Amino acid sequence: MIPTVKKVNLSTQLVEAMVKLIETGDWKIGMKLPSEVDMAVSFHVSRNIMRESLKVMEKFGILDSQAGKGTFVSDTAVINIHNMHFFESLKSNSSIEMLLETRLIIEPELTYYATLRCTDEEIRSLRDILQNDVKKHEILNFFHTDDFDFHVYIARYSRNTILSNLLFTILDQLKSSDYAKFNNYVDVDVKNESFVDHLTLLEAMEKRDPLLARDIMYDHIFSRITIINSSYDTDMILSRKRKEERMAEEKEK
Amino acid sequence: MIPTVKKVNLSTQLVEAMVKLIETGDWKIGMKLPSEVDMAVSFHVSRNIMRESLKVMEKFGILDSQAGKGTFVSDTAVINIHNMHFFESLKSNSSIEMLLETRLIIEPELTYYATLRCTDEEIRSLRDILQNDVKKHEILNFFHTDDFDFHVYIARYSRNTILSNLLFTILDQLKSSDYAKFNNYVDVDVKNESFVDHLTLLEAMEKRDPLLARDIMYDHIFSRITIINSSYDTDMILSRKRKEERMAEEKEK
DNA sequence: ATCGATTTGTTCGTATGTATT
DNA sequence: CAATACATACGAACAAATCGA
Repeated sequence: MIPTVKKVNLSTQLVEAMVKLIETGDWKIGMKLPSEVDMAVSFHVSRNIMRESLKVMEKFGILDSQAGKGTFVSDTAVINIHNMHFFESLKSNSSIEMLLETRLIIEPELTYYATLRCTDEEIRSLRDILQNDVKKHEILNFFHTDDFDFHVYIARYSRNTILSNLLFTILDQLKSSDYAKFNNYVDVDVKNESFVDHLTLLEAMEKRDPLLARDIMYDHIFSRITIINSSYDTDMILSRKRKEERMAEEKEK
Repeated sequence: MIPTVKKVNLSTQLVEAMVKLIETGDWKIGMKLPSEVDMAVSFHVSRNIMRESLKVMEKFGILDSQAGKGTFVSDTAVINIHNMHFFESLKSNSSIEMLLETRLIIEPELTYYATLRCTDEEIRSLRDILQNDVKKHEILNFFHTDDFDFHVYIARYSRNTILSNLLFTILDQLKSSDYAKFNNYVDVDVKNESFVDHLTLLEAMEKRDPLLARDIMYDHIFSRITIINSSYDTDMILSRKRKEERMAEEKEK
């Protein structure tokens, strides 16, 4: 195989240099930068290259250019630099295990809030989605990754846009990963199990029982993880034990 | 006040147009695009403008340009378009309530995993941070938002880079929001409370008790939320009740 | 209110390096 | 090796927006 070391453009080098200038405090929030031509001279590049990197910085919300006035360091520059780093870490270099673990962390809680906050109308829409999935399942061999709509909508109904958007990108990454291919080979029984989970989850939401809904979601995702990685549960034993205790308690009542 | 409607650049219009082309499927994954000159002609812009938008698309991992070969639609184009949308939603338009709620969802779980996975060395480093904070607290009037380091490191020790990076940007947004200013006016007793929380949390981690550590972190963040928004707990009553039940149980043993 | 200086927005022409055939 | 196609990079120029005298 050829190594093909990606040659870095001048503009990307410039972006990194400018980010560093802001991080070190040389360029302060709200500060007016020199004109494009002056900066091009001091960075030893042409004005076009300078502009290319400025446009990238602008798109990330780090700089702000206004015709006739000049270029300024955005008020949210530092925040958006961190957002940019976060974006880089999101850029498709997460393992499937980590993606699933992230789902395990956020989805049960999102389900909890969705059960508390969603309207009756929204619950009905979830039932529609589910019935549609069942139909598809009967006709053709349905993929696990195709029932993601159900999860996406629950997350959205939580009203927490940060995490529901995060979940959206995570499910998207799972869809185009080996995870999706893997799911084509799983047993029919396992697939049916998934549908049952969704149904009982919806029923818990209809009863407006947020804790129950959350736990069903937890088990639902957890079982998916153990299918992929059976050794994962070593970390989770305590958590599951705790849940079982709670279930036993409730039965006593 | 002046409305100052931000005039959209040609390059940003181009970016949006190209994103749409990929979303509609007109530009497919891996596809080779026409040359820069040809595209510039068909989009009715100059080459430099074309290049500016291509550079942005490249930075977001949607397109991939290689000298001599051409420009291609990245394999991860669709994923990164969703990442880009997520990025836009992160760009400092989240309410303080939502930021804190997100902390409440992810931090307890991250603490749980950190307690399971971090090394003894890392726990010692947490104690160092804490002792440093205590010293600062004694000398000068210490801000709540200055003890974020403790939270950041715990999140990092969870080994879940997706959520620890997310927390990093969230804390950063809180730091530069009204939340930080608000914290300057809180009572000294409340600030001391925060330190005690951190100490008991660290002790739980040293005992390698993930569930306890998680619950302490939950209460710690929850109390911060109620200071800001005392009506928030209406949603949370169930969750807290459940926790109290568990605590009562353990005392019986 | 006009003019002029400054700065970004946009275009064109040209040269160079790189990869494919 | 030569020819071709392409991205990379530079320089000069004009248009449009902004601000101050």
